[in-house]
Amino acid sequence: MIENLVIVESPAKAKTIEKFLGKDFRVISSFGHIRDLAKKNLGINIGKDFEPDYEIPKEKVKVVNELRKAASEAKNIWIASDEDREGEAIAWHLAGVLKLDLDTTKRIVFHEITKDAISTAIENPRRIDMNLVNSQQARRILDRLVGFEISPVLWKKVQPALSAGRVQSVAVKLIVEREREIFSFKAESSYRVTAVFRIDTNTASAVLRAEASKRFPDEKEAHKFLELCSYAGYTVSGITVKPGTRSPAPPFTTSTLQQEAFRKLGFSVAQTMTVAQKLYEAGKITYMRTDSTNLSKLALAKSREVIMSEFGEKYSKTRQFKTKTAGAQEAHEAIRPAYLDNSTITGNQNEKKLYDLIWKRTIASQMADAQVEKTTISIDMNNSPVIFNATGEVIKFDGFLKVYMESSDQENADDEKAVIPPVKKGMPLYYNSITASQKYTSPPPRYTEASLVKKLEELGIGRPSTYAPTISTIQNRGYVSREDRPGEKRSLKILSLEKGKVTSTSKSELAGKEKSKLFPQDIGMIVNDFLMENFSVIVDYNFTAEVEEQFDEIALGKLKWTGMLHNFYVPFHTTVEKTLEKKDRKTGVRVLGNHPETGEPVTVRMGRFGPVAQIGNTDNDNKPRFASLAKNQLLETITLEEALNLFRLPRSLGKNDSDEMVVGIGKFGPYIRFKGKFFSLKKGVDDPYTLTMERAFEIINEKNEDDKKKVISDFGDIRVLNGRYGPYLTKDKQNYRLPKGTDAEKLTKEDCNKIIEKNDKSKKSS
DNA sequence: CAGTGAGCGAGCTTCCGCTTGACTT
Repeated sequence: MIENLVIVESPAKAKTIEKFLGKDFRVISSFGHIRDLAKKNLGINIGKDFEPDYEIPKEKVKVVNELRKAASEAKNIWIASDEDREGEAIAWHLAGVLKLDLDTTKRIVFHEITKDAISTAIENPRRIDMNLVNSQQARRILDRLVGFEISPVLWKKVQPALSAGRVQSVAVKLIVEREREIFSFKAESSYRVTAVFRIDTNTASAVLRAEASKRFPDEKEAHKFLELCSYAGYTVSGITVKPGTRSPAPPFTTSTLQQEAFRKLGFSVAQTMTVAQKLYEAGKITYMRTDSTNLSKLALAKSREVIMSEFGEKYSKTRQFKTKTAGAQEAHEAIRPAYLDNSTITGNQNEKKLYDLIWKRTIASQMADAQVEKTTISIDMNNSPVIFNATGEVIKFDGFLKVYMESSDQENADDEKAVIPPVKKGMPLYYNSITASQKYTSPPPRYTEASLVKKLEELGIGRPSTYAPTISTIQNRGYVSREDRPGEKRSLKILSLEKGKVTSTSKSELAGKEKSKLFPQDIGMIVNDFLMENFSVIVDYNFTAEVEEQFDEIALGKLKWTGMLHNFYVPFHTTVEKTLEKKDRKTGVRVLGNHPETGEPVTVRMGRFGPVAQIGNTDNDNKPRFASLAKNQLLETITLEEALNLFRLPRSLGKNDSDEMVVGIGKFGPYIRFKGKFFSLKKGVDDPYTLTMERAFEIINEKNEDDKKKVISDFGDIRVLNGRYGPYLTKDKQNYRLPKGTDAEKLTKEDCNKIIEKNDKSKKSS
């Protein structure tokens, strides 16, 4: 018999807490939720006032059995799930599954894992809060209703295996709408004039960089202005010096960690969470799924200590940040190092990098503001009302900047930090050069995984534990795709004035170059439009906020949860029924025009195997012709010309020894087919429309050379190959891993057979 | 791994939010 059993959600937390509690306490974890709505069917009895049908999922049976056993052996049971809506529901499900009395079951919570906090919690148990539990049930059931009633409508009206949900559908909508803003964006250019002045006639003297207060709409105007500049007199007309401060960013939450790890380390959202999980399990950081910027008193004190000894008193400023995020539940601390005096850790490269980021962010948040001095100098022209402005910023005291500076999403922020030379009001200046450069306006930026998480968080949609999975879901469904784009070269005009003469040159820049951005796919746009047409309420950006308000009321006992669900469900279900009655399917069809020779209609739409272009109709005597769209073409934007081009492939390059060589574009990009084998074209080098036979042979030979290097040994039916994860065995299209420490070069055929035999056996037995 | 687009139809797909592993060809 154990005196006391404490149940928490996370096993890592259980381990830590057990240490604080001593031998009278046993601490085990539930690994999150232990019960959920039935997997099959809706799992809700709508006619019986939305009665939920809960079951223990297959993968939870083992944990639940262990919990039951432990509970039967304990005198007192303390349920210490997290202090939020979900945690309260977990507590209630635990009580139900373990057959505990709701009136006597001790519910405790702690906000930080310290001895004090835990002892205080143990001294102040309460009962399970049924209002909070009911608000969770309402949340859970509403999400199930939305997801499981709309998704089948999509299967009927759009395509099988699609999905819709309160969170994912809004995420897709954000990306689709942003893409359309980018389509309709027209870049405009103007001329930005910058000057390099010197402070006296001596050409070697100090320089001052300044920008004209006005931009010029075209080359002609810019040219006219530069001519004016060539014989203008320049005078320093004003100097303002403004002191300012900069403050550190708050400690990390899940969302801000994902953003910064992407900006500074290039991690995907999922990668950040995997690495953070590792750090958490190793006891190196606090919990990584949190919406709170709060630091424990202990962490504040420790940070101060570290800062005092590393940087000195004047760098320290203890701060507690208020969490501003909508709907934050703050069941945990901010993400911070478990031991702040460890500025580095052992681990792999990614773990070290992420830890370093977390350490710096946490420490910086407890450091003094940076003191800056911003100087603005205005320069008058004696023949034009245009003013030049030079700005410079000097850091007077670095404060937190000594450790850490948050990055921004702005990609090409022109921040030329200039040093301002000593100038006085009324002083004449002389130009070295004045340059008018053509600048294009940029469309709004596409979302990255991390900036999408930021946006969702701002809208109060999704939770720290679901950001990464949501981003994965919308990619797995094919709604959006994370891609790079090379961009297109664009020429920029530059006019320069030097020694009284204006010369014109040009340079090129890449417009629309993208790295790791989220692009909507056809099916994502079709589903989005379908939802906008039929379920505008659900995909409204305010939908979550509105239902969250009601969940809050339920939690406060001011609203009945079944009533709330009823009010939502009745009109919602009517919409579902009405939508199902509609006859037409949504295919995203567009008529692009007619074939220039045959006059047949050319259309694009979503077909059985993806987006397809079609020439002609089925009701005609002639069979229609089909061609799949290329990877980066969209139904919404493809032109007639581009569509017609698709029918030029596959094409024959001619025959070689009676074997035909064919070039086409397949699922994995452009390819050459020759003697029944496929060879990929080189990305960005070869074009399938213009490829010659000669070049094709070069590609084929190169591929054959590479394949030779891939083979370590060839025993006929068994081969030892070099793969992505190192050497491996292959036989009959089956691949086998090599045992650790095997020298692949020295394997004999007998060795290989043994490995295969052993592997097959272990597969059968499992 | 690189094509496919006739039509019928059984049986399947799906949500969000808590938690970790198991598994990488």
